[in-house]
Amino acid sequence: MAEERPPRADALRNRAKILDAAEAVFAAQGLSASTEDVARRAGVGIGTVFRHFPTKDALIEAVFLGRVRTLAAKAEALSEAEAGPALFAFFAYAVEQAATQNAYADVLAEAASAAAPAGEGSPREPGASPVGAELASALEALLERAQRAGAVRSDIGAPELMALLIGASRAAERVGPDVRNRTLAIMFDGLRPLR
Amino acid sequence: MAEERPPRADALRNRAKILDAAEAVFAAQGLSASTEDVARRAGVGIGTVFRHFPTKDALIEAVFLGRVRTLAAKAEALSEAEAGPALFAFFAYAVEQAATQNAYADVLAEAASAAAPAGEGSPREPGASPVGAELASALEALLERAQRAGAVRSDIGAPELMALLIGASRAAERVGPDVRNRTLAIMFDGLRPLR
DNA sequence: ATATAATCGGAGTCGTGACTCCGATTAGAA
DNA sequence: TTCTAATCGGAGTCACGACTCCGATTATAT
Repeated sequence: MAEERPPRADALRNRAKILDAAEAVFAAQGLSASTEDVARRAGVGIGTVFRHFPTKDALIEAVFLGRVRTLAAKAEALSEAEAGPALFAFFAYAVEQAATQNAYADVLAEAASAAAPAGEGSPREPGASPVGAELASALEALLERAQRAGAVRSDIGAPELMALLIGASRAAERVGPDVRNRTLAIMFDGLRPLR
Repeated sequence: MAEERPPRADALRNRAKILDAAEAVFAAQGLSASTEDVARRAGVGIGTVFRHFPTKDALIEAVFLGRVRTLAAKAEALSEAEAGPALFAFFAYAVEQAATQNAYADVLAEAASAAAPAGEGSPREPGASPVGAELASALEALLERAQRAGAVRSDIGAPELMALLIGASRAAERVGPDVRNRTLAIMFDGLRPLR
């Protein structure tokens, strides 16, 4: 059918530059940052940005995908460690990210509602957003291991953990590190098995 | 000095209509809803909206003030009940509101950063936003009572509780009632004294 | 009932930001 | 080197939303 041509070298380079720039800009200014800012930061014209990503949403989604992949990789890496600490470390890491980078919490929230198999909320087009699925499954694996090791109470599931994670991330956005850590500690205590 | 005239009756009526409409519209569509939507819903012209509230932000703040007052009143009312349950009930109520009404969580977040005495984040003009202060003090009172009654661990302060509340509210926005309640339960367990 | 000062309404202004279009540029094949 | 198709850049278009302006309307004092 259609012949697939390999993309030109400069096109690939620009795509990468745009993605990096977008990540930086969104982190600094939030998702309402303008596409022009992204283009400027990437050192390309706006036209180029829209050539690579037909829509601002597409660009955002691409950035999100990268972030979630990073998170999932982190979870993967931690799966070698001891079960309980692994989960908590991942949790803390994710929240730390959210505290540092603006709009990172949005990534999580978006990923979550994308991953949710069934929700009463906003309907989702079928086939949209594979973004959250891998993160969800990574989280689920961590949780299960931690529960089997007796480090986390057994009466909760991945959705609750996800909600907690999102909440913590959002809460971390406007709070100092000390309060953030104490808040995390409270959540962790709540997650431990009841005695 | 300047003679103060009592406002006209219709002006007061319109102001109230606008406030009600704004609350409904923001609850339904979030804070990005347009001022025209508010005007239409209130059954007045845009000009009228801007006469009463010189800025969209001013309108938002006015709506927020009402909401926070309601919350504070709820806290007040609960202060008659037993200390521990009172705090938890308030917490659950606030989160419930956030889950139902869009952008209610923003109210809390805004109120919180307004109330925070010192933050490294965005600087605040002095004298701005008395909105959060009363809520903060109400919350603080509830917390202190609950701690004295031994229902809540004593090593946390109002900032942590506030962060938790905001997080829970934000997390509740896109989640079903069952997950929400289980998540709340986890937080409550974390808040109880360590055994 | 009349005067008058305040309020109302909504068409119009202004700024912003997503997205398009096309001539200039350039990577890569021959 | 030369040719060609793909990419680049950014000025221009378009939609939207906050906010202004002023003639029409109306509450209230006399």
